[in-house]
Amino acid sequence: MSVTLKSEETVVDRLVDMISSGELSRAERVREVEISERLGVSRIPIREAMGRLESQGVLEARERGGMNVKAFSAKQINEICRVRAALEPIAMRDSIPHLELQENRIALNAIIEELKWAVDHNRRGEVARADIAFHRFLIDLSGNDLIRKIWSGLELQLRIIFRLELYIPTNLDEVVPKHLVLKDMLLRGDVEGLDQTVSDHVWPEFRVAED
Amino acid sequence: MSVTLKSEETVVDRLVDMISSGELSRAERVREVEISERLGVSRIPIREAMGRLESQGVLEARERGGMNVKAFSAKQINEICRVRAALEPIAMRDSIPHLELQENRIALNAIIEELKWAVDHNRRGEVARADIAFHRFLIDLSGNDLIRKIWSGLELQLRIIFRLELYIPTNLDEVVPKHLVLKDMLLRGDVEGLDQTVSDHVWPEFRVAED
DNA sequence: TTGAGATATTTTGTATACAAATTTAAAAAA
DNA sequence: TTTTTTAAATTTGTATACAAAATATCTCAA
Repeated sequence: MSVTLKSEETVVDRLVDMISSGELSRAERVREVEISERLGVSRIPIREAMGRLESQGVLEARERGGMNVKAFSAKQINEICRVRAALEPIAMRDSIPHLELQENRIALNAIIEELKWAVDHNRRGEVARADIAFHRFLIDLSGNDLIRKIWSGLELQLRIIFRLELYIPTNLDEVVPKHLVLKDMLLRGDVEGLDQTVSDHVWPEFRVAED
Repeated sequence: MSVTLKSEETVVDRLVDMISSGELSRAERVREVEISERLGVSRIPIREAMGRLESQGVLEARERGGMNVKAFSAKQINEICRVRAALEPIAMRDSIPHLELQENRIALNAIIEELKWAVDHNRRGEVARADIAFHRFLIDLSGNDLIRKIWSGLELQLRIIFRLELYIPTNLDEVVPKHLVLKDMLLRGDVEGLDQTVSDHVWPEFRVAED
């Protein structure tokens, strides 16, 4: 089962996979030797990857030594939403000119189709995935490297949050129309509309009870 | 000169010091052994600290191996400003209730006094430091851990940028009044005013020519 | 049976070691 | 002199090793 890896980038990627797939439960400590044996690398590269993931807010340093998959409180999830609501409108605004290329419009439509398919088949996991893909696509398109970087951290956190079933879209039926509205605004270049809508869009997808 | 260190947190801190003080020139490669000898620790903790600082955008991975102190382009500086302009209003809004405690108002005034002193004595480095302290204070006060975390990364980057003399306040005389306006709005709870002003405040402090 | 204390085991954190890769320096050719 | 080739010396990346700390296990008493 252990696949030998080359660069550390890959170790980070594999760890992210293991975390967002739930292969690494957030209940138990992430053991360095275990990962090390599974990936066929010594502990050193594993530790470095874990350190990076900790700075990204995906792993959490334990009180005295060791790491955990991060557990998110309602407060933290709300904070993520607020940051998204503040940053995504900027990225979307910047992505507008790039949507003049037909190639990009096609790609965006393809993602919306995936979203549609997932909703029609009631596949919540796929809905979450396509939802994330939609937003990442526009952020990548924006060309804003800082927002992209911040977002890639948030995306990993969202993957964990979605996985843990805390993601409860108000109504699956609303997901596609909402994204279509965003798409229309983007294609029309309706900046004010975007500012208004993205905040609402990003936000109330979450119903957080605990904490 | 080598001071023995305990935890890695301290290694990160020492590295940050060395970077933001300019002790580590951004021209040359950051040599692991050199740092390791200077701090009296082996290369392993140094590498881990460097990895973390790379995720934070303070160090930069070289093309094939090794690290550099990050060099910021005009585009990147503008991106930092835009993100600040988007996130700080949120944090400031949340900090308002905490400013009802006299203790916090006193602390805020103290920072403004430092700012005033630095301006009066034409100490640009100190102005930058106090300016940063002002913003960090409010962000800390907000209680928003995510914004705090994002900001602590940006702060390190700002320290480097300031250090490299790219920070050219339009006019030193404007710095104190501008912060006083912000303070008044915070104490009055003028949320709309803040949204408007913080963006302008954070932004045009930079005159970026290159790139 | 339950709880405290002591002992054994695991797990982390850091040092040392070594091979692969990269950079620097030197030598040779144009 | 300038460029290209070759060789030496750094420097990184990862493995192994070991001590300190933390966790789990066991023993014995209440």
